[in-house]
Amino acid sequence: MIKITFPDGSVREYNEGVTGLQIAESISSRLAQDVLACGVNGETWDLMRPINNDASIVLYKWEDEQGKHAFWHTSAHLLAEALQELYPGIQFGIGPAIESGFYYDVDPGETTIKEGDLANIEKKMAELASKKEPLVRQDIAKADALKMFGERGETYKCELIEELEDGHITTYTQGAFTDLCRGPHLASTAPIKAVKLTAVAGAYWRGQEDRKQMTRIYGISFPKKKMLDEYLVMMEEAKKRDHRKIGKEMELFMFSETVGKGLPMWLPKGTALRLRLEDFLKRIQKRFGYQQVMTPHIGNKQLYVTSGHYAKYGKDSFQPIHTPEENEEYLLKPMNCPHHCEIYKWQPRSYKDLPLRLAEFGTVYRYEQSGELHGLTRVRSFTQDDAHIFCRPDQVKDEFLRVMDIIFIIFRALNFENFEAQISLRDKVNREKYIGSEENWERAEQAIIEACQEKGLPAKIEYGEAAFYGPKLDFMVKDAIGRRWQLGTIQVDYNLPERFQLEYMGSDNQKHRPVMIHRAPFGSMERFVAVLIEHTGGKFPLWLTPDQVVVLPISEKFNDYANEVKAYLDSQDIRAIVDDRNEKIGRKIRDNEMKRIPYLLIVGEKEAANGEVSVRKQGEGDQGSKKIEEFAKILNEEVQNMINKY
RNA sequence: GCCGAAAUAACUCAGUUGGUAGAGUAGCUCAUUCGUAAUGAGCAAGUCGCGGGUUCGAGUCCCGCUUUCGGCUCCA
Repeated sequence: MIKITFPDGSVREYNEGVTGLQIAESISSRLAQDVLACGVNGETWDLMRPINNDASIVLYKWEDEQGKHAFWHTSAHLLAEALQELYPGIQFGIGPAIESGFYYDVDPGETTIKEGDLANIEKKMAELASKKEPLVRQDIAKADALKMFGERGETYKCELIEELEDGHITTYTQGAFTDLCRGPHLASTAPIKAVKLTAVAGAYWRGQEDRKQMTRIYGISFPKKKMLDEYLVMMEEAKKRDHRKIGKEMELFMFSETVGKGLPMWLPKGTALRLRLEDFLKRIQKRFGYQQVMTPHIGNKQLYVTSGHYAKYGKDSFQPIHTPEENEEYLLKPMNCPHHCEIYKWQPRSYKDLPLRLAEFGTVYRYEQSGELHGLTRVRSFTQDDAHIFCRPDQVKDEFLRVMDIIFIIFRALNFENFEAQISLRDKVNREKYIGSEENWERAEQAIIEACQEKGLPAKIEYGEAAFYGPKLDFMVKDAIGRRWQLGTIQVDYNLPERFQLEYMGSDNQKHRPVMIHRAPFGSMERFVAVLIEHTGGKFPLWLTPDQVVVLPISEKFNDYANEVKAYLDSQDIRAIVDDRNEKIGRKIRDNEMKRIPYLLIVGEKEAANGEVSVRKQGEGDQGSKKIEEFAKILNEEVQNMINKY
């Protein structure tokens, strides 16, 4: 008998060789049906793998990440099995589960697999899944594995096997398909009830550009048909919220082939929205002791040689601009920090001057590979809501707390209720590559961890993710339909102060080196607006939205009164437009609801006579009539409450 | 940059085996003057992304380029 410990601490005895599935059965038949994989002493195992020693066990269901992982991993094998039948001679690369679904990299040889073929492959997968084939795990000696896959001509698999340690190699077989795999997997393909292959794309073998490009087939699968349907609805919803589509519809920004790819241009409504965001942040930053600065869009090449960026990124950047006579070289600025360092050096600094907080909405230019460009989220010119804080090492924690306050204010004002953070620290072992003293690193890393604790911010610590020049804290928000986006960042830097020889005079009358903190709560204006569009579906908060109110005259007879209403709202700093088209009121309501305008004011004979407006709120219908002054007052109070939430 | 797909009116999209470009929406004109999610009629609108080629004839077939999309890779 062996002792099995459950997550709640209870212990039960089982026969040696008991499987996860049998343990689940011993608890309830319902559980046995739902369980997908199990955790044995912290390692995820197949349900059918015998447990021979005392162990702690966790049973994973669909709701658990490990359960989904096994489910999708097995789905990848099912995909491979289908492909093997449909495309004899096809070669397999790797086929893992990913965050949302799975893929398999294959080399179909002479034939190509196109998007149009996916439906057929899905059908084959469903057919194979209905056979409820068990997945059989088998240990295999390295030599045998090489022989077996070699005979099948699986060159990719053989390459993988070569790198594995003998004695730790396993295969999984379902039906006629055997794959090199570490597992874990479902007990059988039976639970896979719904499969959708979502995309086919090229991917380099092992992610290396000089290796062969394989065909990657992406898919997702579910234990219930209904869950797939819900997933597809969600994808539709995501499509509707696509910032590129809404940006066009709402006339926020545009691209021009003639201006150049990846170079967004802000249209009047988008610019107004962005400026409101910038003003909002400027006001908060002023309160937190920041000073705005402005710097040029180019800088002498020497500036970036000093900063070290030229050596590291020079070749992969926009190339230098040459002056015609002196033949000097200038670079479009890829970041604002070197300019700000020069501002710091403009005069001698005392410890009493610190922290010095220099803020700039600085537009930067980075050469992104053309295939990487995407709407406003990946562009070649963008504006960072940048600031650099120059402070003493003992001020790092306090400055982190203050930046976090700013970020929380922004998230609250823009209705990002779910967010989390990631702390990136040094690698635990390998520490040569980091610049800066052990003492300073230790201090800064502790400062970040403590700052998160003090703010009650859930933060995941990642070792080895820090840049060579300092640890950082990144913020991730969850949008209205559950997608995660990386936004603001706070980053400690020991490198630039060193390279630029920044100094301050301490109270001890000695020169010291300040610590530099980079921070951008929005990240970039472009990316932030994109995320905000996808989060709100274009229904921006009232204080931010381009048009707050549209006045709808019942007929052309009331256009004059509608314009009077607009003029009054203008005088109250409310952004209003008039829809004076010769259309019926129902039509005007429909069109303006679809334009996502928060308030529709309907005016006809009754309103004109009484100085009133009939208020209709976007998505909520008729709200009754009010005096125009009263409406303006209520709306402005609503706006004030939104931006003064903190 | 690489693999794959796409580009037709301002927008969304049809366009058969190659035979003189079509719809809906938006726009303009006219009629209607209307009370809470689409009034009707008419008009105008396209170098079919750009450049070559094949052909009697190319939106359609071939080649090159540009941009966009889905991935890969990278991200100070």
